[in-house]
Amino acid sequence: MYICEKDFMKSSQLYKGSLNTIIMKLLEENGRMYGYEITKKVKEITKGELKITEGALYPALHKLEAEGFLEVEVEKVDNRLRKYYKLTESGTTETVNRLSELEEFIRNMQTLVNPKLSY
Amino acid sequence: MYICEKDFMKSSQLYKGSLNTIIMKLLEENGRMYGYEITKKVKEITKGELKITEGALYPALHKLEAEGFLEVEVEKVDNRLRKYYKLTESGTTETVNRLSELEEFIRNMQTLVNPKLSY
DNA sequence: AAATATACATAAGTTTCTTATATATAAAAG
DNA sequence: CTTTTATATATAAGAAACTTATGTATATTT
Repeated sequence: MYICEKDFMKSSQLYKGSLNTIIMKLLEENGRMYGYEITKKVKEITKGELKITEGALYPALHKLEAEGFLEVEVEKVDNRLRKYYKLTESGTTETVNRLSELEEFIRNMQTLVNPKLSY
Repeated sequence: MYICEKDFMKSSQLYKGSLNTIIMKLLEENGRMYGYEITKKVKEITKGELKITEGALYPALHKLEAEGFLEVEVEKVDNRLRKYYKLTESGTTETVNRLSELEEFIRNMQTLVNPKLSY
């Protein structure tokens, strides 16, 4: 007897490259967030359809910080470490750009995939 | 004096993973196409905003063929080689799946990025 | 006492691209 | 007539962005 739940689960995949945009948009909206909070928020908003893995999230946050788009404040809550991230000034500008690129991508994909509607 | 047109060009990027879906959708719609034709079609439909590079396209076609989703017919037109691709039966099924995953991705992204509209 | 939730992190490997290069024929431009 | 552009395919090297697995540590629930 096989128990293999994974076979019945949807991949719930992101298109690669969209993670940064998601992070930046959430920070734009919520002011500041910590990593674990971001994973919970995405899961909540998408009703469990998108799951951000830590292996993707933390390197992405570190890279965005290294690029100067995010700044971090470390706090201790309930004796546990939290790293709160927020957008820098250039991060806010970059967020606007990436969101419009995302919108363009979505428009293009809808034109390709659903030519009848032609948004 | 610098001539550096690339600096003024938009990245015209795809989110990684979307290329296969584009190929499969175009084949679903047009019956059969050859590689070069696909690059031209995408450029035309998106008014030059998306450009499929050969370095991405041909390996993608070969992989889809190896996975059994595409089959190929080689023809010689004007003394030049053409490889026409079309969806197999399992490729047609897979196309339906990938298109619904794309739609789900777009829905999720719109929920995340534009929570006020909540499609 | 063990499992789950919270909170971070990194290393190894895979997939999917970009960029560059290569071959070959036909047509257009200079 | 020679070079560039268009047509048509292909692959190799490297970069980017993930997945999967593992690790640490504390708090809460079972």
